[in-house]
Amino acid sequence: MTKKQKNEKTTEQSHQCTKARTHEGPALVIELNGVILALTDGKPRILVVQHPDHPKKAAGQKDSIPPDALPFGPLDPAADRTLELGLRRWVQERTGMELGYVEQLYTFGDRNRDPGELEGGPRVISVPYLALVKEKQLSGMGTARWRDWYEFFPWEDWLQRHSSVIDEEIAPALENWIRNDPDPESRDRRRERVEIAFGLSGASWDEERVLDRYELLYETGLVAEQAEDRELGIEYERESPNGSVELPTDSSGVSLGRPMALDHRRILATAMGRLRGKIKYRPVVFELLPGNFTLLQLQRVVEALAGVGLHKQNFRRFVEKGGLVEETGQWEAKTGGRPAKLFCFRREVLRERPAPGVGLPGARH
Amino acid sequence: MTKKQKNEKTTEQSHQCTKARTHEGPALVIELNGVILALTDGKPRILVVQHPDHPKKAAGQKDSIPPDALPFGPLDPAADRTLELGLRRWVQERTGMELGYVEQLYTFGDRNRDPGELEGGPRVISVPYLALVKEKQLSGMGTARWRDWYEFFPWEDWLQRHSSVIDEEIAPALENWIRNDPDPESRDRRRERVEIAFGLSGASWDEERVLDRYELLYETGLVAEQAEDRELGIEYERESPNGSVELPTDSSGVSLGRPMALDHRRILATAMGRLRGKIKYRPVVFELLPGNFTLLQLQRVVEALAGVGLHKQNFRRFVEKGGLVEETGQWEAKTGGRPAKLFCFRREVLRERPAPGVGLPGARH
DNA sequence: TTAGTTATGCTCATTATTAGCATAAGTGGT
DNA sequence: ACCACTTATGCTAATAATGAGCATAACTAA
Repeated sequence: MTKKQKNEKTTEQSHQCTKARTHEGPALVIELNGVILALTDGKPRILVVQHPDHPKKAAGQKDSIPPDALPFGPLDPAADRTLELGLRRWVQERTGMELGYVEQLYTFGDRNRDPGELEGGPRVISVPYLALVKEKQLSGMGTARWRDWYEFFPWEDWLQRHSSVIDEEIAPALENWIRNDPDPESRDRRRERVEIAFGLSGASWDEERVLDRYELLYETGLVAEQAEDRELGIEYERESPNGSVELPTDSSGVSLGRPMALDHRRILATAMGRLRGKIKYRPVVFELLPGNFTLLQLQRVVEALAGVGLHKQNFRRFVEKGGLVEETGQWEAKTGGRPAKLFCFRREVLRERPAPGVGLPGARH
Repeated sequence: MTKKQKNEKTTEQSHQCTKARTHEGPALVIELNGVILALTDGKPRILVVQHPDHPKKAAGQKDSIPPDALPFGPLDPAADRTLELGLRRWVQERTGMELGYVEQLYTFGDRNRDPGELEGGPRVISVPYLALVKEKQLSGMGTARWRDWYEFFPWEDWLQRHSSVIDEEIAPALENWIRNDPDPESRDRRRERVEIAFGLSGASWDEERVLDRYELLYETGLVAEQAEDRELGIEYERESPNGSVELPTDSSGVSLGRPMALDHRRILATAMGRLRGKIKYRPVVFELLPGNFTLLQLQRVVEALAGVGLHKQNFRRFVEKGGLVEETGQWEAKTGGRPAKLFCFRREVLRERPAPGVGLPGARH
């Protein structure tokens, strides 16, 4: 199918859509999503809620538990001065949490990303934010709860087991997907994408490519959301931070990781990739830690976020020689072994190193 | 709050809005901006237009030339399947250009960022995209023209002159701004920001901090937009990709760089910073180059984008040993000196290096 | 032929990174 | 007291990456 044909098809559909709109109201709304991350027992957990009107429910499946969703609130165009303040407002209103570090992730605006649009609802543009909060200050409000983010992306965790999911389930299924492409050129492109994303055939594992990996799994029908979207008649070309995405192909029957409502797992993948990139050149980890910490605590946090293990002594050297932390003079005794020095973030580092580790080859100073 | 309630609430508000507004229409629109970048004679140029209804014009100053604006088009919620396709559509319609590489930058949604809102216009959310195009394929359509992006940010160019603007104009004015703060703590914070952003007092110049620098100049009234916003009664807390921004203080009378309409220079700064960061770890430069090029051509492009000079031999080593390019066997004779080998981008590099130069300290392989 | 220009190869000192070894200083159990 | 076990911390040797420069090659224009 050519691009033109595709476009025509879509326009037609949108006409039907408009006619079918049942409710009066705005044609466009902005939804602010929060990927609110905290660390409990050294594990990264995100705040999830149950999406109130997930299609499954509407379809009469009242007994089925609605999937997790990212917390969301509307932008009030009249009241919220900025998007970020809008987010902070409703998070405060509904959870009592005051967000600290907050960062905009992306703007998702694909048509039909919210199935409500199929029933004549407004076009819903989602602007998700990543927020890091200090500890679990949450008192279980409503359906909200914390959940380990690796439940949604088991293949991203290379800390515990060697992530056998990839070898045993993902790799074979993707190999199958590659081979099913009749066109040799397109097949090569598929293979390249798979190898880069999952570090197969000698390519190295890049922990930042969370979104690339999720999207491959979506396209190949390895995550539950894809099957659900197909069931609802949604086949949309998704636009994503890393470039557009093919139309989904056949589902293979496997379903990996805990699904989320709508495209929220895609949003979470964006957040995860962004954070994994950011910890390398901006001192954001400290937002998740208490003011004083041992170097091992710091390392465990980085490892938990990046999903990979680090060499202890080298990590210590990096962080000390890089001037990221400074000693407080205090000691932590309850380590189970030799007591550890307590450190704190060294603010001056911001002045000294523009972006530790990165740089053009041979920039004149 | 359920979604149903949310919808009702939104509808209500949009009702209120409608009452107070002079024109009928939506309470919320999405504007897609394009930072369309090309290289002409090795200089980065962006496509600008003249903003049709800039406030100056409405205020009766008919003789004044409206400032440059980034090209923009609306999102058609009914027709555009994705935001990116919406952008491509209107760029194609109005300039005939087919965009190649396209990347979403940020979503700007501050109230009153478009002065039209003061007159009852809808809240305008801007979603700008960075687009890289191969050459100047443009035939001057309407008011559109290419303009060197350093005209908007003279202080970002460290290639030609040593950027004397900073020493002679910016640094003294910012020093003044620092000293004008009565509160010692807040004064320290101001000083830290200035030193980090402009690499003063021993801090190093980070070419990626384009936005930080522009925002400082906006806050301190060193760019024309600030004075204009004040004139219009706009004093809004701007939300920006690098964190929120203080309210503007007094204007100092200096006006640096060519101004742009609305907050478009802020958008351009975001694009510039993003691109400068990206060239270091993703092979995006090649989008701006012909398929075959000499290494000096490649270097000049990187230098032009980053605004800093690079060591020739080291750059060559970096790019060759890093496997970014490969020889084509052809030669370029018109170099003015010894003929140069022609290279092309080596696609396989994507598989090999996750993100050259970056990494956690001691990740186990 | 000569001066000027660009291309390209190579070296050397410095700094970073990787992967260890080794010791220090706690714990709990016998 | 002694043991096995834990975590913390210091140090080193091999290797790789980076910064700065010298030297030569191959062309053009006067």
